[in-house]
Order: sequence, then structure tokens, then C-alpha cells
Amino acid sequence: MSKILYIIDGHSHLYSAYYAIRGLTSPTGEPTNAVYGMTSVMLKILREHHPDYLLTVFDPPGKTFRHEIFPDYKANRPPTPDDLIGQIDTIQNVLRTMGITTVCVDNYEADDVIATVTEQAVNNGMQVVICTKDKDMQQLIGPQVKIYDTTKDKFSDEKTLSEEKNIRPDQVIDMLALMGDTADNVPGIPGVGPKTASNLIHNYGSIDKIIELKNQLAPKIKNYLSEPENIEKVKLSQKLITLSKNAPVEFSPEDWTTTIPDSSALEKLFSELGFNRFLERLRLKTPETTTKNINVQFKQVKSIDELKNLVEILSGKEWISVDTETTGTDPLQSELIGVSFAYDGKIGYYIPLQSIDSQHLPAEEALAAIKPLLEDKMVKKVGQNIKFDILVLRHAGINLDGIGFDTMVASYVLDPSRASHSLDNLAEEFLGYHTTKIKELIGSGKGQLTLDQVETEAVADYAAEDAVITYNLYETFSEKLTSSGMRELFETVEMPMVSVLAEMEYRGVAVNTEKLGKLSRQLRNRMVGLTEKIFQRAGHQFNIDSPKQLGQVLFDELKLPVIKKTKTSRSTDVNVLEELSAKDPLPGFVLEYRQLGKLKNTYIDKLPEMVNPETNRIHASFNQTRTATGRLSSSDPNLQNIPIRSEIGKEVRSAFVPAERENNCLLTCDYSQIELRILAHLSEDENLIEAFQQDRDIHSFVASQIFGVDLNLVTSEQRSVAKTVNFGIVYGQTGHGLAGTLGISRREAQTFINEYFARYPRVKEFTKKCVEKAKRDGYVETILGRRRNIPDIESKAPSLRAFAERTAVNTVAQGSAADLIKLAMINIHQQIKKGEIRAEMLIQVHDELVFEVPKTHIEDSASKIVELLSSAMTLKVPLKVDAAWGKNWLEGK
DNA sequence: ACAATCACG
DNA sequence: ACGTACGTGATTGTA
Repeated sequence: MSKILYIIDGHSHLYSAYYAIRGLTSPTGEPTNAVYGMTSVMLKILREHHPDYLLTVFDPPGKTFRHEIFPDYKANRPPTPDDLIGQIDTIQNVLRTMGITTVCVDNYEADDVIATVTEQAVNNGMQVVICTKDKDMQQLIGPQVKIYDTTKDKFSDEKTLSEEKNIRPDQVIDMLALMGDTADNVPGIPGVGPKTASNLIHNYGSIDKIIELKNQLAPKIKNYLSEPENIEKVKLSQKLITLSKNAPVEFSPEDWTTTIPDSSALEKLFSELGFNRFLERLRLKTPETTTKNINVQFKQVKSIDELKNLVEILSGKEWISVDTETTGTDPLQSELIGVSFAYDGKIGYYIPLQSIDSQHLPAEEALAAIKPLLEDKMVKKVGQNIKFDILVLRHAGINLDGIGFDTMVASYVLDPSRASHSLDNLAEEFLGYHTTKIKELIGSGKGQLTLDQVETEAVADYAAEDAVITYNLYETFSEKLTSSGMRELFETVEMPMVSVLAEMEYRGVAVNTEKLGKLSRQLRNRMVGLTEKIFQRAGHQFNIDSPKQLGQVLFDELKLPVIKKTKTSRSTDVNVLEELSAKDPLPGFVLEYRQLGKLKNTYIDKLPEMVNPETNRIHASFNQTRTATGRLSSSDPNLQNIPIRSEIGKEVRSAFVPAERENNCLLTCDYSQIELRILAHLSEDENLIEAFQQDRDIHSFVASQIFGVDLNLVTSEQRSVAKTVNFGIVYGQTGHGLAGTLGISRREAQTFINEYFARYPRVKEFTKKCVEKAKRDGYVETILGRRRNIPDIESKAPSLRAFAERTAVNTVAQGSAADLIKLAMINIHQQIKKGEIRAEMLIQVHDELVFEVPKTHIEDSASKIVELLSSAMTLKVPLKVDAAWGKNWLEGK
């Protein structure tokens, strides 16, 4: 892996920040706008790009060697404003404190220094990213060198250069020489701008060739180049633009690494400058080693007597942390190896139940000793991903109770967008503690061991560490939940959800494997037929699953037009193939082949493999800490994307059956238009609220309003347009986005959107409020106060900012709907546990719940469940729930 | 490990 | 002039 060096053009960033931000001063009144802007860029680069090495380069004061060849160089440039000059020392100070090296070489412009360092870095096998707005630097682009525009968040490399300007990096100098540069007072050919220059260079290759063949050129240019002195001017420009690679600068990457050496000094500096936003970010990122002094010990319990003593102590505690060790990651197909506990932040205890070196306690006796403690609901348990432990213990015959605090869930509530909520990651950040990684014990990849193959002493340390670290995290997060105001959501929604999800996972869902087997054989035959047709039309065999090979057949051999491009190649996705199928039969065959292949490979053949041999059911995971909005996700397998839309998809869905086929049926209940209802409630738009109160078909209703026709006269096309618009509103759509989806012009699409907002003005206000909230607080909130940070809302890159604005709106709608169904699930689960409702909750698909219910109780259970779903929250609109049941998931629809 | 594709709400 | 709906997870090919 080659290392990446980022080189920052200091003055370029200072200038653009200086002009982009106005009127920013420190508490003492010193102007800080340029420093602030540049610091922001540096933090962003560190945060988002993680360079191995980082270097900033500044121009030296005074003249450079270019003034010697051309005294008028930069003569047009207005003097640097005084209040910018004053900031140069400050930024140098900030950079130094951030541990970032700055370089400044007499007589050489920053550009030349950058060119020199770039060449050296390339020779040393590094990748280089140059951060600048300066077009001259494009001459440095190469296979290992890219240019990055921090304000636009855009990279330029050989590819974009050829796409945008139609030239190679080695032609940049000539192109710029033709254009000249008024800012630097570099002469160019009058009337030649970027377009003409790139055309000339593309057609002739170089300035020398252009001069040689000037007679073929437009009269204006021909005349200009006929004057020998003008040719001299052009040659001078070439010289001025060409960067020197001979700047005397030492190549010492080991000095350019990117670790912050002294964060307290940086905090002090930021607070002097009044950079409170950065200060906050810094505090969030800084490991809290200084505040929380972690000193932990690990103990292995070596006798039953010792264990009984420990249990005695634990039983008297209000809070204890628990962690189980197993032979694998599937809680229902792994064996319990040991259990660890902690009752304070200092000592972790490990109870070995199984071991390779016979260092464990008699398992049965030990388990019996800890069972009452684990099942005691008065002793509150803390766990990291405690759902796993619930399942492992239940599999071992223990019903964990007193489930009080999950550190993973707490971390999620505090910041759902966090990349990782793993114990290792949380310990690192919040405790400044480096944990032993499981990999260090069992290895990874092929030859990986299981914990029962590792000597007990090592397992004991590892397991006891997890318990005691979890306890420390519990203390930290508990405080944070209170101080941030997130405790209620955590206690009333997210912690109760843990048990609900554990129950669902433990239950599992049955599938009709015979039916899937039959389907698999049918599909295999159809795919063989399609493969033959495709090969025949192509004239040869190829891998249809390879987008690259398919692209060759479609675009090179069959000469079909390229409709759109992906990041790296020519797209062959559904939309493209549908468009191409009008011109050739092959794309149509591929479409069908893909559809069948997707269903067969992802579901039909995979689901039977996922059946647990012990229970004959599929026990998928429902993940509580994965999405940024508060939704659940599902994996191994994902039960939230089981097909429904196509005919064969329906067949797959109908393979989901009740486990007791004779006596039970599957009941599905789903919210109707949940996100739109929430939108109506939150925006308080009377028009929309009334439509829901009257139980209108919302799409027809909206259609009649935006098209201005009578409700009874809405055509199906109009309804379908309104439906798309309705969905789009929730996503914060733009005219262009809608146009693309509906296949209409941008203009028409924008008319629909305008018409919509005219009819539902409060909806528009609502979207505005979401964006304002994000700007003011840095986050948005759902109906239950769940937060999501929206950092890009202040981005200067318009596309990033627009994305952030859509995210802000969508998160409130999607996240509030997630809150709602979570409340309903908790209520239903309680009633089931109390025996008030006869049913098992099996699956959640965002706005839908699937239950297994005894046939004898179906009507009673269905009506009680529907009632609980509809009354989970009281909104300004009624909540509508549809229910259906039958002998499989399709009929229960 | 990443990109492309496609299944769902 | 730009870049295009939000949120997921699994499979496959390719580097």
C-alpha cells in the first residue's frame, strides 16, 4: 500500500477563505476569517481523507526568480489586504500547534516548492494530492498525482482533465500559455480563452505545432502569431507558467506525519481565537484519558467457593456488567465457554466453563450458581450488545433479566452516525483505553481458532477486560445520556427494544424449503435458456454477470449507445438495459437473466442454507445500531428485502410459513402512508391533515389538487404522478430528480413541485425548519427526540450542502416513523408476554410487522395488535393499519 | 476492499 | 455551472 501525501497550497486557501467569510473576529477583535476558513479545511482533510503525510506550503515574502525573467510578473495584482497579512502568522501558529509542517522557501513560489516535493514523493513511490484552486498546478497531474479542490470537494486527475479539457497533463502549460493569466499578468493571445485554448491544444498537440501551422488558424490568431515579438511573448508565458522542480527543500516525510501532538495547547489556541465549533469537535474527538484514569485488573475465578463468594457480592449490587464468551458469532449455534462480570470500574472477573487446558470450573455447578443472579431482575445488567448475551444464555437455559443498559445502544443513541459502536472503538475514544482484540487471541482468516482452543489464562484476561471496560463505558455514557437529554429515549424506547428484538430473533421464522427447492430448479432451467439466447445473439460466450464483459458486448460489439457512465465504466443497470431493449433483443434477455439470478442466488438458494438445524427456522439478526435515522436493519439473512414486487418475488415470499403449519397462520400488519401522515402531523398542514382525517386515497387527493381536477376525475396517470411526488417530498426531492423518475422535463417536474408546495404551504415551511434547525444546532430531531448530526449542512460545496439539506428533512420523517413503530412493538411485546395477546412477533420491515398466531386466536390477536399499532402515538392525523393473515407471508398481505 | 447491481421500505 | 430522492444488505466480479 503506497503512502498518501497531501500538499496544501497555503496562500490559495487563505485567500479563498478570506474572501468567502466576512467579518469574523476573535473575542479580542482580531480578524480571523482567513484563519478560520483554512483551519476548517485542514480539519476536514484530516477527518475525511486521513493522509499519511501532510504538508502546507506558503509563498515567501518578496520577489522570486520569476521577477528576474519578467519584471512585470504579478504587476497587476493588488497588494495583499492588511487584515490578511496579519493573519499569516496566526495560521502558521495554528498549523504548528496542530502538528502540521509548513514550508516556505526564499526566492521560490509555493507552487515551485510543491512541484519539487511532488516530484520527490512520486520518485519515492507515494501518491500525492495537491490541494489548491490554482489551475497552473494541473501540469503536475500524473498517475500518482491528483489535484483536490477543497471548496468543491472535487478531485482532478488525468481522466477528468481529458474529459473536461480534452488534454493531457503535459499539455497544461501550453494551454495556459495560450490563454495567459491576467491575475499574474502573464501575457496570452488576445481573444483566446479556455475553450479555444483547449481546442487548439487538442487539435495541434502543442504550441510549437500551432506556431508551425499558424496559417491554418483563424485570421485573428494567425495575425497575432505572425509577429515575432508575440511569439516571444507566448514563449515567455510558457516559461513563467512552467513550475520549477529545483526548489531547495528537504524531502523528509517522516516530519510530515499527521498526529496531533498537544491537544490542550490547541484547545487553548482555538478558544483564544473564538473557534468554538472546532473546540467542540476537538473535545468530542479527544480520548478522555486525562479525565478518566482507567486502571483495571482481571481475575479468573478458580473454585466454586470463590465463585459463590463473587455471586454473593454481585447479588447485592444495583448494577453489574455481564459478558459471555462463546465458540462463535451466531448466538444460537455457539457454545458458552465462560461468563465475565464487573461490579465497578476496576476489576473484571472471569468464570471459565469450558477450556482446552482443563482450567475451568465444573460447568453445571458453576452455571447453577450464577443462574439466580442472571435471572434476578433487581440486579440491573449492563452489556455491550447485550442482545447477544440474552440469546446465548437463553440457549443455555438461562433467562437473563434486569436488562438495564447496553453500551452499544447508548453509543448509538448519542450518535447514530458513528462509524463503529464496537467495544474496542468506544473504549479507545471514550476511555483512551486500548483493548485486547479478539484477533490477537484467535487469529483471523484461515486457521482461525475458536475461544475454546485458547489457553484459559488468555481468555480470562480478554473476557474480564470486556466486562470491566463495559462497566466503565456504562458510567461514561450514563452521564452523557443525562447531560444530553437523551436518557428518556434510551430508557423508554431503545432499551426495551433490546428484549423485543432478542425475542424475535430467538423465535425465528420457518421457510418451506421444498417449495424453494422446486423454484430453484425451475429458475435454473429458465436461466440456462436465457444464457443460450444471450450467447447466440452475442455470437460467443462470456460472463453475463460481469458488467465489464457485458459492456464490451453491448457497446463495442453490438455498437449500442452508451446511455450513462458509472464512476469507472459504462453503466449496464436496469434503466440502461430497458432503454437499449428497444434497439436489440439482447438487453431484454439480460434483464430477465439478472432478475432471475438475483432472486435465485440471493434468496431461493440462500434461505434454505440459513435454516438452523436445531430449530428448523431462520434466526436473522435485527440490528438496532446500524442506521443513521433510527430504523432497524436486518442481516444474516436480511429479512427486510424479501421480494414482493415481481411474480417470482411473490413466490419467494410465499415460502415464509408458520412453524406449526397446521395450527398457526402468519399475520401481517402494516401502517398505511406512515411517513406522509407523520409529515402531515409535524408540519401541521391543515389541507393534508384533513385529507387523512377523511381517509382519502392520499395520492388521488394530492393529484386532484395539484392538477386542479375533481377527485372523481383523477386519471391513473395523474394519481401515479402524485404518488411519485408524495414520495419525493419525503426525500426532499428536486425538480431534476423528479423529472428523472417520471421521465418528464425538468420544467414540468418543477411545476408539479411548485404546485404541491402552493397547496401545502406548511409542508414547505416544515422542510425549511428542518434545515434551519440543522444549521443552528448541527443536528435534527425526530418526534421522540432522536438526534442525527448533519455536519455537511454548512459545507461550502453546493452538492454536499444540498445533500445535507435533503438528509435533514428525510431523517425527521423516516426517523419519526421508526420511533412510532418501535413504541408499538414494545407495547405489543408486553401484551404478548402478559398473555393478553396470543402471538409471536417474527419480523419487522420498517412499517410492517409479521406475527405467527394460532388460527384459533387470529381475529382476536389481529384486532388487539391493530389497536396497539394505531394508538402507539396520538397524532393530529389518525394512524391507519391494514392487517391480513393466511398460511404464508404472501397471503398474510 | 471496492464497485456495480438490485432486493426492500 | 453543477448534480440530483432517503435509508438499508447481499451478491458478484475485479484489483
